[in-house]
Amino acid sequence: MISNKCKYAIRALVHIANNEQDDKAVMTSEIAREQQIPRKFLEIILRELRNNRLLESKRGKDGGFRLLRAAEDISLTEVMRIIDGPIAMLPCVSLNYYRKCDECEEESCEIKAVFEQVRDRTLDVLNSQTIKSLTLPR
Amino acid sequence: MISNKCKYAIRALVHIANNEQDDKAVMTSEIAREQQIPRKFLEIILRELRNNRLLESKRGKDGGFRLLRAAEDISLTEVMRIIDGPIAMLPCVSLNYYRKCDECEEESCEIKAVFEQVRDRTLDVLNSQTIKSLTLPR
DNA sequence: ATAAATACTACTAAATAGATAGGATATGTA
DNA sequence: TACATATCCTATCTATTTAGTAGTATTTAT
Repeated sequence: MISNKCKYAIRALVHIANNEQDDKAVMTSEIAREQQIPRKFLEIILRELRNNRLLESKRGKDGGFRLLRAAEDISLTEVMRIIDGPIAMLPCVSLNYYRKCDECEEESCEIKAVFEQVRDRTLDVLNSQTIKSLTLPR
Repeated sequence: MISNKCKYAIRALVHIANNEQDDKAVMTSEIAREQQIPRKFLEIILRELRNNRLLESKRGKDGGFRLLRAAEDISLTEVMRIIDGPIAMLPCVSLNYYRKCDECEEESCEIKAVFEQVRDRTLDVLNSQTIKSLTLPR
């Protein structure tokens, strides 16, 4: 399962992509209201996305958030890794968060190969999807 | 990520499949020692697998655990669902543990379709793998 | 100056993960 | 029948993660 936080992050990014126009930034309060996300929690999430260079923010009146890159250049994979960490089901097959397993030797691990396959099939789907591909058609 | 508990469960089942011979049951202590799993924790796991009819147990001297079905009839999917619950990444796309999402209407949910695809690609791999396919060749 | 937005720090409650402890119960064998 | 040895069961514990909330500081357009 992905966390609520991660689901919120994806929906927030899609909302921003859907509503960005000209130079106008999208406010936390607007996203919170329309996507039904607790506002203070959303603040934390948006700040995290900004810290990871998916968003830029503007403070003060007329402030808010904008995508720092084109929506088609932000993959679901990237968002999920920022918010939830590894996508793989075992630490020892994670591409971005590799850790050795405690109890098993990797050369002789029976289950490693299966979970490498799961990882690859999962990434096939998630890498092909971007924030753009989740926005409304227009 | 799958839990340690689930990884232990899979390794325990594979160990039993590898070591079952004649009518001899495999003891918790043997599995714990050879697979490096905390014994008392393993007891809980084996009991849970027995309660879900993957194993049968025998108490007292010469007791232990045996597979209740052929190793090729126990899929990884089944084990993972018993120990960790849903395999899907969103409650609303889970086949066996469906729950409605709180904030989104399913008809208009932008992210549902993606995670249905992830679920299906994941199940393609996990359904094809059984305890048998993880045992040593002989 | 002021209103309104984000930034930041700190805290909290509940659930889950990963176990451990100790006694009850069943069973093969001397 | 006693005993050693295995599973069974209930209770408990600690640390981490999840999902937030509260309050204040800072920035900015008007």
